[in-house]
Amino acid sequence: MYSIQEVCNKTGLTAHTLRYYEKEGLLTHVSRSSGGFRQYSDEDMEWLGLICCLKNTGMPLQEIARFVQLAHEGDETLEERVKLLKDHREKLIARMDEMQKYLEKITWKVNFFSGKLAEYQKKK
Amino acid sequence: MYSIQEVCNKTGLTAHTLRYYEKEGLLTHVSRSSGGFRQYSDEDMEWLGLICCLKNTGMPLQEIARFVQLAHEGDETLEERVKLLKDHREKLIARMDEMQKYLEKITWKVNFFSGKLAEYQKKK
DNA sequence: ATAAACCCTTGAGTTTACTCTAAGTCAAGC
DNA sequence: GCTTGACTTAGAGTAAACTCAAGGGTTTAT
Repeated sequence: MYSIQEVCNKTGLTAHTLRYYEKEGLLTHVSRSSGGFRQYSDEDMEWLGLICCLKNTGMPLQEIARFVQLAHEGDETLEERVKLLKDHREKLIARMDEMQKYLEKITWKVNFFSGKLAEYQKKK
Repeated sequence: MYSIQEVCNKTGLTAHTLRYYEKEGLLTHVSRSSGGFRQYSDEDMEWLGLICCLKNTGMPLQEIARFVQLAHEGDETLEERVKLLKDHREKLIARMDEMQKYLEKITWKVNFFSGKLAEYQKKK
């Protein structure tokens, strides 16, 4: 079991953000100590890993919350969950392709301006 | 010369967004018709292409505005502009690597849940 | 010349994802 | 037992990037 601060150190999220995610239904049913402090289990950490993965690949928190909710509803939601993940995967691949194109453009620009800079410095 | 609506069609941005970008200093000195309507030149379109490229690869609008401003100041800002673009390029490459890792995780999850789904449907 | 469609500005409102504040509770060391 | 530091809640505040509304001027097609 990990305290909220330990989870912050492991994930890079702040305690505020962790509580916010809980409130938004991203990470549900985190257990509590006798005094009311959050205690994160290894399973919670697994979930957090997936949550960060989805979030950092551009899925809105609402959609992540939806996925989490479906997972709680059991096997009859498997189809919807698979669809949700597949759709996200397709969008991610499209976005990565787009990024690749943009990267090429930026690389071209960097080279172009580097050349201009070299020229400018020679003149001076 | 293109009207604002033509630019919307070409770029996918809304007229609201184009005016907003102008106000924020992303696209400056757009010329006007006698009646005060915006007229976008081919050079403006070039700039818009770069702006979208930088924006869609995660550069904040403020930083793009900074780049545009530097470009207006002439050759003595070439060094800073090159640095700005190079830094952005490095960050983009790092982000793309991260995306690749996340994509693998998501692919794994898709396969895992697809397997579970097939199993569940067979049982039923 | 007039209707319909398009464009203008200013300023307010919205969405997303946090981020912080206040006022209080709990835990660990001396 | 007391202090210090970590944790709690509810609710307010913030930043970025739009997005819209109101009220009015311009263009174009008939």
